[in-house]
Amino acid sequence: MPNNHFKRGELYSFITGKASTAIARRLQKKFNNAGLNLTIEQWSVLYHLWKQDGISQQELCNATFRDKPSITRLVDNLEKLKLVKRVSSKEDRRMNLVYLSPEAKKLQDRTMEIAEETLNEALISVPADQIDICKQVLQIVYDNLK
Amino acid sequence: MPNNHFKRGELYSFITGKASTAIARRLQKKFNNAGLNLTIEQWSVLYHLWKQDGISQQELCNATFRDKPSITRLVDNLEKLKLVKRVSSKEDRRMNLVYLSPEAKKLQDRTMEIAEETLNEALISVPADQIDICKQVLQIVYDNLK
DNA sequence: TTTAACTAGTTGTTTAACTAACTATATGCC
DNA sequence: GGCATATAGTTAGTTAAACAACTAGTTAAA
Repeated sequence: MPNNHFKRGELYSFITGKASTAIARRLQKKFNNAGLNLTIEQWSVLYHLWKQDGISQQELCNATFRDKPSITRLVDNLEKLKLVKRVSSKEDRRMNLVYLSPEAKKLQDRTMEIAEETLNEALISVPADQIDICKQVLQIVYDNLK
Repeated sequence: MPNNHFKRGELYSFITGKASTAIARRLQKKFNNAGLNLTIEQWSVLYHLWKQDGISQQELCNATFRDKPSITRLVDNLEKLKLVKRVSSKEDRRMNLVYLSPEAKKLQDRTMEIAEETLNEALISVPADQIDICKQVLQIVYDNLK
């Protein structure tokens, strides 16, 4: 039994994620203005390493919802920027464990602050309880499809 | 005065748009399974042409929330697929008006059905009133940042 | 009228997503 | 042990996004 909550005219925004695109663009612009030479995708990898350093590329795939080739290239580029280092695991030599450089650790506070600021700008005039509902709906959508 | 509704652990999903990514991937998979040789980005351009045929590339930029180079390339690829045609405007010779081919018109019903089906799968077990709130929040976010 | 400023679209470059095909290591079964 | 299978990661090719620099046509003002 389909819900059919979406009339045709409303369908587009939801599928193409205009809101999250707008957030990501604003955040990227703020990074650039702050002189941070960092893409949002690179930042999203660092984000998970700040939570737990030294995880494998496969774990980064799961955490960031990206496939293996994407993580390979992102880690390549982060290595070029000297922000992370691959260390092959001694327990399982197939695995690369990805470690933050000291320089990358320094980026955490500043970039998280900018990210929070961006979200606050995005959510101006949205009541807190509606934000909560929105987060819950998006979580269910993700769980339904992942 | 910042809202600070987002704890660090919740911030990531909202910025990277995991839910809309999941929707787009599911829709792309359904297109592929249906034998439709069409990317979601290409479909999103056709989507607006189905609403109004013969609009300019600039109008497609506004409608799809993409920049001009992106639309140039998408229209390039849609032309290669013989789904649209550029016709330079007689009133303003700088403008290309983009027209659907008969073949593209045939795609509308089938792809819109698949898109609606995808959204219904995404929204299983989400109450209608919460979907409405979520749509409103995302619209405000978009308006706040665009 | 011609010059400046603006608008529509294109091209080049870098980064990233997705698929498929690949290498190397690990695991499990006979 | 040896073979099949699974897992971790890489490489190649196509499509797309973001940005800067560009061409060409239009508008407006000196």
